[in-house]
Amino acid sequence: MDLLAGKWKIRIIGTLGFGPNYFMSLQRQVEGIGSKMLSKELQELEVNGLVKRMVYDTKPVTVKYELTPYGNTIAPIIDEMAKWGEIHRAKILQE
Amino acid sequence: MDLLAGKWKIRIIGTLGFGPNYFMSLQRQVEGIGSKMLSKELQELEVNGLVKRMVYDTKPVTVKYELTPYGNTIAPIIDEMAKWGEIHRAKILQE
DNA sequence: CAGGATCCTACCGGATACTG
DNA sequence: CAGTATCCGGTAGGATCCTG
Repeated sequence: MDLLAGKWKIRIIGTLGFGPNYFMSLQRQVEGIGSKMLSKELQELEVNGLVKRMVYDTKPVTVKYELTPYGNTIAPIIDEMAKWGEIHRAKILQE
Repeated sequence: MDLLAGKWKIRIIGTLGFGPNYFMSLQRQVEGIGSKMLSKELQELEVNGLVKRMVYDTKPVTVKYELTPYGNTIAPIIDEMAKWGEIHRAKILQE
C-alpha cells in the first residue's frame, strides 16, 4: 500500500499503537525523525483517516495524536512485520 | 522493513506467491513495471535470500524466479496487506 | 527472452532557522 | 510546544535503446 510508503509511517503507527501520544513525545520515540518529516507524515495519515489529531487549547499548545478505530485495522500488519523483523534480524546475525 | 522498500517489491512477492514465474511473465503480471525496475528489485530480493533465480540453458535463455522457503515467510504479511488493501479500497469508493 | 547502460526528473527527506 | 519555511543533495524510478 502506497499510504504506508516512506521511511517513517510504519514506525509512527507502530508507536501510536501503544496509545495516544503528543508530538514531542512521538518525535522522541521515533528516533531519528525530524519535526518536518513527522509533521508531514502525520498529516498524510490524518488525511487517510488512520490518525486523529486533537488540539488542546493550553499554553503552550499541545497536540495529541491517536489511532482511529480504522487506523487500528492496520495493527495486524504492523505486528506481522514486527515479528518477521525479529526473525530476520536473528538470521542476519548468523551469517 | 527496509528490504520491502520501493514501489514494487511487495507486488512482486505477492505475484511469486502464486508460484514460480518467468521474467516476462512477471513483468506482464506486475502491471506498469519496467524491465529495469523488475530486474533491480529481483536482484535485491535474491541478495536477501527471499527469491531464487534459476537460469535455463535454452535458447533464447529463460530465467525462472521463485520464492525461497524463507521468502514464503513473508506470505502472512503480504496476505494481511492484501486483505487490508481490499477493505481500504472499498472504503475509499464510498466517500 | 533477460537484463544492462544511459539519461533525466520528481520528490523524499535531512538540517537549520523561524513563528504563535 | 507544535509546527512552517527554506534550502539542498541523493536517489528512486521512468523511458528508451542496446546486447548475447
